[in-house]
Amino acid sequence: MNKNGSTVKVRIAPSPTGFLHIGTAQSALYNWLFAKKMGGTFYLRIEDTDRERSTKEYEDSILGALEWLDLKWDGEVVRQSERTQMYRNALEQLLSSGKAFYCHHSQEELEAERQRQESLKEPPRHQCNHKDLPLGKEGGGIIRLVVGDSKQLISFEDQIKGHIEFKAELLGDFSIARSVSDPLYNFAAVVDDADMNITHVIRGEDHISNTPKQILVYEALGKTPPLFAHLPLMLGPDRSKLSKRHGAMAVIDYKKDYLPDAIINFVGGLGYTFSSDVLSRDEMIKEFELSKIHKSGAIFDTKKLNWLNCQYIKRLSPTEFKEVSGISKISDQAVPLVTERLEKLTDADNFSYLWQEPAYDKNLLIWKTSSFEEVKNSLEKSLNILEQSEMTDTALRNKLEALSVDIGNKGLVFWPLRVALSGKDKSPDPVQLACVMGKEESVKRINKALETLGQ
RNA sequence: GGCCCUAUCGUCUAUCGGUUAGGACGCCCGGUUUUCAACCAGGUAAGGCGGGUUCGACUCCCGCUAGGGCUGCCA
Repeated sequence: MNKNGSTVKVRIAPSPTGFLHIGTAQSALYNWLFAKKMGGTFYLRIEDTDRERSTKEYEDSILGALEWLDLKWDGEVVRQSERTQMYRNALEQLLSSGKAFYCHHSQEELEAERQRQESLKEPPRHQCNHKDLPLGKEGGGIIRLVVGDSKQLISFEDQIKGHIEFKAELLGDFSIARSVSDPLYNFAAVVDDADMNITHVIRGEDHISNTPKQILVYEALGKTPPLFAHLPLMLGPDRSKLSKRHGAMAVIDYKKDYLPDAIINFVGGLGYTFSSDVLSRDEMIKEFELSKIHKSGAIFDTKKLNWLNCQYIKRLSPTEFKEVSGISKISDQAVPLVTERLEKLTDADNFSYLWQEPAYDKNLLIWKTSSFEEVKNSLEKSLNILEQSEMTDTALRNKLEALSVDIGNKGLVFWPLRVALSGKDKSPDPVQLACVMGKEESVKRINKALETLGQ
């Protein structure tokens, strides 16, 4: 219960005309955080009134993405396509009370009106002049709300942006439905929010200009509008609204490389200043306050996302890592060696030498200006140490360090050894590598290197 | 064109009238390493412009400028 005595009810209302957008995910997160914080309810409503563009596949994908992010909604999924009777009733109510009417202007007439207004520097809108015509059922006109030249000032206290107001006359008699059985967004959303007793509409600021229209619909319906909170938009590097041309914007596109907690932490922190850069969902809930959401948009910074992803990858247990990366052949002990240097999950492929024998150019075994003989000699001695040593980090390290002193060149000992074990010029410490791979595998790889060198 | 929103380092931000304008990411430079990563130390860099208000403005007010959003029988 909030201070007004009513339970907070929020919702996200994605349209299944595409995959879940990262911006919608942020919006979902803030709604979810607010619901959790207030002990309220977080609903998911699928806005599929546009039958042309909505698909079941997109809907499934959106649900899947939300599940992946672990933003669990309460109750059943609400689908607008299943609520046409509700809209029809509301529409007929408005029509019979004269608050809405059928408009018979043609698309061409509308277009001409708009162009005239633009050339006159007037606000583009449709003020219908034949509302009184007999309601043309067979005429097939669309349904509009009666606004006319109302001098009403529509205002609301945005929970993030503060006071916002619009002049009603600038809106014109805006459309609310194609027919009684075919409602449009600004109408369907209001009917649903009213019916679902939504208390706070938290959504992107691209909806600010829809808000006065929706308030008018609430009034026509005799309902009280909820509180509105408009989130700043996530921006691309060029500061324009984040879109496909900026790269992967569908949440599922991140699945292969990023951890859901990293995404959540990142988008959460992009519009809100929490006490720490890295924090859990529970900590976010604890700190969250709607009014503290930022007012201006932030650029989606992949560098910071990557950094956060590192933070979370490092904390993965071997079991979690194997599950999330799909790499099952790696040994538990080897996992930290990988997670410590991973920015993206798919980069784990670069560490395949940890679970399968690597191939490499034999010249890679050569340390700086050393000769083949020197390298061969060094590797033979290392092999000998390895065969006899107990496989612990300190034991092995001490013996190899001693060998370095003996040879008088640390690089000559450690470099060829690393290449023999990893096949790479950049890798974790060869001592760690050997311990993690075990004696048998290490010996096998060094012998292989020696063999290669001999050819 | 009309309506609306926004404005501190390259990026994300702190500051709620008096600060050497703080932190994080990035970047640079050391330390540690045989290499890489991680880690530690240091460094780089900011208040769009013009008016007010005030003893004093990044902070409050106004204007401008800039950027963004909307302007559908999409959502």
